Amino acid sequence: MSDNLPKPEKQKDLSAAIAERIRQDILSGALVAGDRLPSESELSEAHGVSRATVREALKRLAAQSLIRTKRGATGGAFVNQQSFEDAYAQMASSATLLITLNNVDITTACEARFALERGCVRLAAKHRRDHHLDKMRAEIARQKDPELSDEAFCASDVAFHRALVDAAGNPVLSWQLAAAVEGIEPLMNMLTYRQRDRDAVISLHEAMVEALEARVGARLEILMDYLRDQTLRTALD
Amino acid sequence: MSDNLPKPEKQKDLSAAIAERIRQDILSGALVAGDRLPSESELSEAHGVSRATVREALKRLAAQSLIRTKRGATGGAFVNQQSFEDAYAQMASSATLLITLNNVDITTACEARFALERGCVRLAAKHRRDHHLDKMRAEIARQKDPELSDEAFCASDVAFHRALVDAAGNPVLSWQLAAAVEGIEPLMNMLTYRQRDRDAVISLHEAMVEALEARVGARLEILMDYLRDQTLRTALD
DNA sequence: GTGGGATTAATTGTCTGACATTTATGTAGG
DNA sequence: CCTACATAAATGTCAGACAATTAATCCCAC
Repeated sequence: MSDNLPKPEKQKDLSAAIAERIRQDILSGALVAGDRLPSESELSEAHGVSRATVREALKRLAAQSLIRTKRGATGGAFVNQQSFEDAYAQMASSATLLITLNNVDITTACEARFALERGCVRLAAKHRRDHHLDKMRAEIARQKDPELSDEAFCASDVAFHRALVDAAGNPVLSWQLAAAVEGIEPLMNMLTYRQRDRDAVISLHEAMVEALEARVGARLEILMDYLRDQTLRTALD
Repeated sequence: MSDNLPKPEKQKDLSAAIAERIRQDILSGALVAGDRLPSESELSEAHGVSRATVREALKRLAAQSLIRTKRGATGGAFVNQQSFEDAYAQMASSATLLITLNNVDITTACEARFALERGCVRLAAKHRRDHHLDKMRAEIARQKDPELSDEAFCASDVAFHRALVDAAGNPVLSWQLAAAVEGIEPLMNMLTYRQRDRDAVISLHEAMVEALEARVGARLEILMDYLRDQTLRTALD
């Protein structure tokens, strides 16, 4: 970050260079969501390269969901409205890759997850609505089924916490947290819960819903810490 | 995660489909970092498509920094070790796009940033080392220069908080937070600080370093809340 | 035998031109 | 008015060629 080279954009492939130019046009606002790029033929002429090279550049941008393409008479490449869903999917994918490919240990991952989530609970206590409580209670009910597989239990846990984060009413926060939690899910799926562990988690979930209903953020923070410790104990058995 | 469609991979372009197949091979562990993919000719034959189509698929993967390519006799496409730097760059880019292209207001962005950061300060208090304090003090010294432009002040502020997050000693956390903060930076750069605002921020920074040195996480949380309120006041003047 | 330069082979990067497919639009006929 | 067909524009795919890069190999002079 500190060594921000001013002009290091040589040595690159043409397709990468062209992709970068278009990318800058989008970032700078010269191209805005919905705009149609020139056709591949026009782009190839404008940049002095073949159509194949232009196509490779466009595929790079498409892979980052910066553009989408449509065939047919009114088709072409269009600048994408970077939806929260797109960004979420990308971040979650990024997080999953990073964690699985770098053998991040579950202690580190859990610590990060609970630390991030902890930061949201005061906002959640302030802005929560009844449907958030309903969702969380529904997940708790599901978690009480002793027949539930570890994986399903974990999925329900994720849904529970997602609702908690959504209660903060801040889309940027929901998006960041959801991506982080989903990235960690593969690791969490490797946990095996004894029934005693599950009971402890469920009790904490119930206490959290109560605290959320009463809008007591400080209590939620304490409960989050308990939950983190409980999860780490489960992981280290 | 719940609606994991089993076979929705029709209707797509060949290049996208092939990219997805290779991507799954990487995610599943069939291909690990450092492995060399078959040559473009071999891939085109194996998948029954032309080399141009294979190349478009590879460019998609390269755009996600899942692979890198090298020319020459021992060249080819190699599975990337997904470094924290790569993941960080991607997440930061994602965050920037999301925030700028969706006109997220600065209140929402600030709220999210400080909420996330707040979750880290207890860990930071626990794991901080002297060089973190040194870095933060150095940034404070820079911030005291009244000649500093608003943009430079903001950059120093980012560096200060980055050091704070790094002090938590958790790479996953550092990576998530740094990306979030950098994504918000374009918005923060639009703030104009009066000298009074700057003095207030600097005082809080100094108090934070003291609290961090004394390892008092609770005090750090309170200071973060003050800092958030101060920043929001600056934004809404 | 050894060092160094030329050769060679493998691979990605780029270009060209063609054809297939998709999709909106215009047009003629009922 | 509505349908069916032709048309045009754009992306998607293909085949083949050549350029550029790089490591390994060969060969020859010393």
